Amino acid sequence: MQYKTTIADIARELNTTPATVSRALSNHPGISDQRKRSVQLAASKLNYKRNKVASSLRSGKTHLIGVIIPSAEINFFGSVVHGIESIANIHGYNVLLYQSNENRDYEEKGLESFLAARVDGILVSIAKGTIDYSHFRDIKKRGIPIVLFDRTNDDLGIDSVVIDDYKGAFLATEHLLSQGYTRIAHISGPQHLKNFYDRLKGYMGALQANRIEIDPSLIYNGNISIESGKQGVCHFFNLPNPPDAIFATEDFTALGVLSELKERNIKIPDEFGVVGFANELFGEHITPTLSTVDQQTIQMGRSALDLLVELIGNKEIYTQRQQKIVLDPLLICRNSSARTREINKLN
Amino acid sequence: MQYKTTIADIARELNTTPATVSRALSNHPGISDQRKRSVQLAASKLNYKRNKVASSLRSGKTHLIGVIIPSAEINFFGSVVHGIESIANIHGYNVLLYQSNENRDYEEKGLESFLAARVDGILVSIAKGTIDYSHFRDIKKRGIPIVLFDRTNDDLGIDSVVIDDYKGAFLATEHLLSQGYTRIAHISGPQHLKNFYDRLKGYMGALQANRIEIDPSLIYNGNISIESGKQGVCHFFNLPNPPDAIFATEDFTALGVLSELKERNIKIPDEFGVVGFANELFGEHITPTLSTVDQQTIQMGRSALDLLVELIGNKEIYTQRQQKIVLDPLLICRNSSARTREINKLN
DNA sequence: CTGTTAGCGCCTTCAT
DNA sequence: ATGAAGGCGCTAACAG
Repeated sequence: MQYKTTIADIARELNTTPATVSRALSNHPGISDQRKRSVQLAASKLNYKRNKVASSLRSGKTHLIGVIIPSAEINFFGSVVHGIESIANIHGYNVLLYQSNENRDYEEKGLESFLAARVDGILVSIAKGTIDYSHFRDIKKRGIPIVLFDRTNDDLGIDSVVIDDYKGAFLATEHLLSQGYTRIAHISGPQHLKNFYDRLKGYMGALQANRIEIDPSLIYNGNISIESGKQGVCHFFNLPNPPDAIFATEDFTALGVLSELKERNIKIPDEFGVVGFANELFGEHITPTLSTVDQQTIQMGRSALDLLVELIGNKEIYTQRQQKIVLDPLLICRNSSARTREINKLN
Repeated sequence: MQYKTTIADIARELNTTPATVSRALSNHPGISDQRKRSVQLAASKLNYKRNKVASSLRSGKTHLIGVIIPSAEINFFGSVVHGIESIANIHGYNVLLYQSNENRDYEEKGLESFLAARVDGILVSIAKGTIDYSHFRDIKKRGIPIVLFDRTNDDLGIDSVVIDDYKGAFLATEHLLSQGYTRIAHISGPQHLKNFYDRLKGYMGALQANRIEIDPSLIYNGNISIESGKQGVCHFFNLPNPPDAIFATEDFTALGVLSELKERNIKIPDEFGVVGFANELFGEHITPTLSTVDQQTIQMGRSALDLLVELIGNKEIYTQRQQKIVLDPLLICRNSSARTREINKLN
């Protein structure tokens, strides 16, 4: 019942040889058109489907791309995977998906199963729990094409695609300044993750660029949660001189900020401005709608895949240079920070 | 550089034969422990990694599961895939991901590429654009294990996993009644999709079970959007006798409802109750928090995979019966409908 | 307990 | 334009 039909079956049917059938099916030059047609016909009559496994074994190419993400449940990664799969498909690659669950051991297991599956290339967004990177070094040493995205590590000599967190934070902070807010605070995220570190730097950079002194009391160390947004607000309002705007390191923190501000009957955006980071889905549905920075998820997936395909097709360049693609973040102004009339109109 | 090491290399290293090495590596009974240890050692020394491609060709099992979803960008599917991949992994399967983009042609292409890849089994959530199901009949005829989830079709004789939309709608509607709302309206979704059809039926069923006459003017035909939620509210408030609660067929519609009600300064939940469906992420972050029905996404993924693994392991049952797993939806009461004190406390 | 042999389905020289 | 033959790496049946 199953597939069973092989090129040998077709060859027998047509009184020819497997070699000829193989050539006809791959549209080889030097096979008569008539042959090709008759082979096609017999193939579909017999429900033939090329056995990729055998083909891969022979050719050494599986046309598989292994993708490791922390979790498919996280919107951001779903979105990136969407971008990856769409383009992979166009290039004739299939996507093998693996979740690390933010755990280094799973991440390593994923890489190993990709090795066993003989994938043509690998895309990874590194797990939070990864401190020791030897498994990536191993891949690199084996010369298997690999590209990191979003959660990366520059010391491995592996190509990567990220968005410019510094710039995103810079834009967000400058936007608040442009809206006339004067004391701008920041609620940060875990600093051992480069993304959040860079956002803090971007915030500071924007202040410095505008000759505003950085006030350490206006930087609250959060942990990427609604709760830490609320706590940040409480902390800031206990200060002798509280801020009038907050740039939160990501949208859930910003959500907590909004919620605590509403609790305190503070008018947004008139009295207080808020900007988040990530452009989570809920941002445009809450009240007020949340200004934020878009991370270009789909584009990230596409770029990562394009880069990987380039590596696969041209392994010589693999060891020659480390390429790093930095995508531009996109500031999205919504009601939580749009104090001026013009911008309000835009939304 | 690449993988290259084969069992033959290990055999040569140890002055034995590939067969012995193969057996040692798969922990075959009837191989001395000493052999096993020496083989393990040599294998890791030579950076050996089993070539799954060759192994698959020989054994006929790829340990691959093909999964087709409309889009990884949609939260719901990301979540289901999370459930699928986690469990697949435990069973020793890898997940091949494919997106139909709600398009029948892509869906068929996905199935074909799965056939070519010789996956051991297939999971599909059917695309919106699929009207002709011949590609699924083909898979079924070939006897390849397949299970549908969420977007299913009962006429194909294919096993499936869904949640009970009727029951979810029933629960939501009864919940509103229990909160003392008396005229309950419904904003529906496209009726050619079974899920939304069933939710309408569930709404009607709950009313009938409580001997409440169904008033057709209280059923507004929406199209799954924030906009249609707003329009529904406008429609209802133009009635001579408007409702005091709405069960919306999904959360975005409910969001539109909330937003329009707030616009009209209607107090929620005191004057008006709202329940959505899907338990989208934003529901617990908006004001008021949105009551909704959870679709058990992760459980759905797990069940679908468990069922598939069962089919793979026992192909005889494949043709004998059509199994349909119906998961229980979970009512989530939040502030948009929690009028009584007790329930308010829970949240 | 281990070695020998053969073949999974395909593709690719080499030969005709 | 087509055939013949061998091998990708692994495993399983059959010996010993």
